[in-house]
Amino acid sequence: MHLATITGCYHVPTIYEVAEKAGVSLSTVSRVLNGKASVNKALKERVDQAIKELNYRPNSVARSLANSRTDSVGLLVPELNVPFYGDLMQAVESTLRAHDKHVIMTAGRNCLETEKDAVDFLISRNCDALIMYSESLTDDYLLNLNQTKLPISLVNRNVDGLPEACFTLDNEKGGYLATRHLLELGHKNIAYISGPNNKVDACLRLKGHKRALIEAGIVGNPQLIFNGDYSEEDGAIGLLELMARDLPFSALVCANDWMASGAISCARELGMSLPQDLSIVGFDDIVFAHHVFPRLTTVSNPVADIAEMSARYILNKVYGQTNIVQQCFEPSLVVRESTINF
Amino acid sequence: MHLATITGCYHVPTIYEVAEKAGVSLSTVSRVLNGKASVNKALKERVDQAIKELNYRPNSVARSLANSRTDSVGLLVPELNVPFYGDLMQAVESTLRAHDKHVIMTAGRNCLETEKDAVDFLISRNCDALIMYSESLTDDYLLNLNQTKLPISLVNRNVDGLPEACFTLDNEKGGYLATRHLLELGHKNIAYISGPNNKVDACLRLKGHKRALIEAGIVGNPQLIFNGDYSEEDGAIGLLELMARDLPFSALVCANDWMASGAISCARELGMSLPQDLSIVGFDDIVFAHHVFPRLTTVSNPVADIAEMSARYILNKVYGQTNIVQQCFEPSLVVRESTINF
DNA sequence: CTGTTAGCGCATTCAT
DNA sequence: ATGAATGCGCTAACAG
Repeated sequence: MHLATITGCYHVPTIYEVAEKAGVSLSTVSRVLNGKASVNKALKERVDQAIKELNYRPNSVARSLANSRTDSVGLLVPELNVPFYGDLMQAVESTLRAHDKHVIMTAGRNCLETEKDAVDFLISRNCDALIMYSESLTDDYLLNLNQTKLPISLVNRNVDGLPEACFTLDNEKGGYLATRHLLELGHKNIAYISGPNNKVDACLRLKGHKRALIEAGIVGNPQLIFNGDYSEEDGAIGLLELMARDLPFSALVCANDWMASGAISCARELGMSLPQDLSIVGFDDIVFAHHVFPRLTTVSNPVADIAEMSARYILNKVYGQTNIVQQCFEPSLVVRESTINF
Repeated sequence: MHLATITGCYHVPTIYEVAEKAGVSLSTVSRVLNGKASVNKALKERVDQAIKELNYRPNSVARSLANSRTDSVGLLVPELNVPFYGDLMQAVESTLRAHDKHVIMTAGRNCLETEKDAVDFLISRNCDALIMYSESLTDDYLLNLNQTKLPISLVNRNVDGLPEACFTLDNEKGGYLATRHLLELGHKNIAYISGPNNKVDACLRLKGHKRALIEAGIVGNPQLIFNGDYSEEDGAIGLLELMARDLPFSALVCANDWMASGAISCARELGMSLPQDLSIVGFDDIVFAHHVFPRLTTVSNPVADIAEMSARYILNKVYGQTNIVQQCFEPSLVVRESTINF
């Protein structure tokens, strides 16, 4: 006799006990549980009854061992406590849990070693797939990972060789929209605080900015561009530096909202009144953009939609679903009070 | 022969293959892996060598099935994309992962059914323990849960009958500190926007406020108290309502930073200049408190520390560690620019 | 200190 | 359509 049937008091029932109580074999129980094969209606009812009476719940660990699937997907994000990634986590978690998958979240901290550790950890947990918002892993690393047959999905990143696994925002268009908005308001001299130029999204945003200028027949001045690191501090530092260069500018595009926030604080400390003295546009439309004063005009980044799509891709790829997927998402301009006519 | 030893190409090695390659039994391999029992040094070296050559990684699912431990702990928070809970998640994740446990995070959405679903889900995943920041589950429910022998740990909640599982902030003291600060600045008429009075933390914060008033010999006027729901909107609504009551007040305590932010926006729209016309104190010191203008004086809530401690408690309780634990944490006043002398 | 053996709970052949 | 038997990869007695 199977040991599970003779254990005591606070016992968690197993499929054996259900089978015994229903007077069928455990294969039959397994069949009604998984609903794949067909089962005689009368037997099925007896099984369902037994399941209910015993309050039986399948053991997910045993199930995983038997079919080598954990129904879990690993998620790597830069930080667990940054709202932007929070939206991403929220979207992935709810999408996957709706299909009874759980997600294991880890933080990469914008550090190569930490990201690798996180990935190793997720692999050691036998995740069925990985969804990654990676800042440091190289394309080669990701390609290798993909060749281990562990399905991966990339958010905010395009890797050659992984065309269907990448889900991104059209960052170039975003940069374009930001600058074109200012041009339409009559600004001619537009400064730009960029993200780190080793990050593709930052480069694309800048590229879009330049395209808008060219389209307007304006010769971009490299002196009006500052390279920041996406941090709030660099928004302030960037503004100071740009002003020190002594070129006039009436508007400023920041490659993300944090730098825009830093620039705004800095401008206020300098005694400027906003947006009269300087129009400022951000990027990402993080929640917090509502709260800076003046409320920030910015470019929306539908990261939740993008993340949800990456989850749907995994549902297709690993769990046999057939959602339609879209690789690239469009940004849009959100006009608030931080920009004004020149 | 064990099937695992004869499978093909992209095969993941098993403990059997390690044993074979090292010329020992699989028990020996298991022993060196787990490091509990002692193993002959020469054998251990051969095993280590074989592990390296095969690039063997233990299968965590099989391990879990064998020892009925998943090395996972479930985490329930109200929202995955709110910074305050992000700090909590971050603290729990890093504390537990440092000990090779993973955490499965779920959102409760301040909804009883959603919270129950989340808990059921986590249980179905065979978590070794649960850490919960629950807003809706009843004490009885939690008590029952605890009696299933599933260890639980509660953040920001005190349940009678679970003395050692609860990790909280001294909310009463926080409320006291906020109001005493204003009293020390010379304010006599202090309004208060409370959180929902079915939440214990909100009641305690209010209680602390009242104690400070009493201590200062001031008779609190119920008309100066508004009951909000912790949302930003209710901060604005509360301020309007309080002003409509036509009682003078020179200072305002809000039971959290969101309501303080709402009140600030509202005050500005009313044309008040802050903090001259009204001193405002918040509660929690969420990151965002730096960004409201004027920068918010508030009461710090070391939620990351509290969360880390709840994780350490679980490490003790479930995984045999012996961290020292502390149940209750002290808030402290963070003075910025939203308060000024009367 | 080492090897043998028997489960952990379930899915899945394979017969029937 | 159903049941019996086997294996998923590992841990934990147990025996030596």
